[in-house]
Amino acid sequence: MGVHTLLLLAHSGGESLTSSEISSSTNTNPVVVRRLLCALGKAGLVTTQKGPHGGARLAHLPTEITLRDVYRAVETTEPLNRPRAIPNPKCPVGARMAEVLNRIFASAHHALEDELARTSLAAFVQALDPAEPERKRKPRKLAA
Amino acid sequence: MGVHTLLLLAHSGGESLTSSEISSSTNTNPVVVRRLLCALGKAGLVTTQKGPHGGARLAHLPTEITLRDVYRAVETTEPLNRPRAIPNPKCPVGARMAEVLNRIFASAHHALEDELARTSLAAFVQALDPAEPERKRKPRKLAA
DNA sequence: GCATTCGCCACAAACACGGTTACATTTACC
DNA sequence: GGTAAATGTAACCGTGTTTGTGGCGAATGC
Repeated sequence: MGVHTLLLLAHSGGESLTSSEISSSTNTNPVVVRRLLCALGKAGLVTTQKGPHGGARLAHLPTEITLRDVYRAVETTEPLNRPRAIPNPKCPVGARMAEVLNRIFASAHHALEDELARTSLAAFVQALDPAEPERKRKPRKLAA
Repeated sequence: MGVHTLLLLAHSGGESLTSSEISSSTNTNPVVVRRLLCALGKAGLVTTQKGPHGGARLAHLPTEITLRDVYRAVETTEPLNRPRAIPNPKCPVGARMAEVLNRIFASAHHALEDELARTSLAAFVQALDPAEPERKRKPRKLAA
């Protein structure tokens, strides 16, 4: 949903969109969108403006925002689940497992993020609209 | 926890372990371990035996089981969360986003799995016990 | 036959997440 | 300055997932 939101902003060509407009496209609730925009704003990806004619817009060019940035901004939990219970310290495996697991999980997480970093918002928008690749940054009316 | 369980089995050098023994090391409930062993068994990673002196043991050598196998066996949800609500079909972004997102998420997921595949159970056990690397397949008494 | 162990079921508790309502705050416009 | 529009945030609920727990049947070795 965070990706969808930022794609809408990238697709709007610099026009700002309100949470209601976004929520009608993502088929969800304006408050949910605002929560999301708040997280994206804290990560420095969007700027928001209160009041009439307010809304959100991208803080950077679509070429400068990657899916890794979106992932880091919105994801709260890790992709690999660690054991919640701490193992029995008398177990020779469990006692030292956490440290090794941390290193391996960090590598895997890094690989995931690197792959996400290969796609920018601009490239994503272009992939959405292959028929008109050069119009990807032009202002455009949104349905709803 | 799946990793911990298989590490215990790999560390036991072919001896079979009961769900109670494993649960006392992972500090959880025997039923939870049995649920886990059932999933690992369906994935062909372990074999289980009922009755006295039963339990679970590895179905392959520790060198032949990677963390990717464990991940695929135990993980039920995808690492990247897709939007649960289907977007408004009138939205030009949302209408085509799912397909592109699928491709990107599949690549990222693949990168994660490839990284996990680089570590086998045998390598993990060796990393746990750097002082005696050649004893990693010998039978060994477990605490608990 | 009996003790042991897995496999499976049902249920409760904890937790996360999205949806919803409500309200305070800011801001443009008249 | 007042009003409408829009964000920011808190509170609450329903849903779904996961773990913990007990119980019971089935298989199995002694």
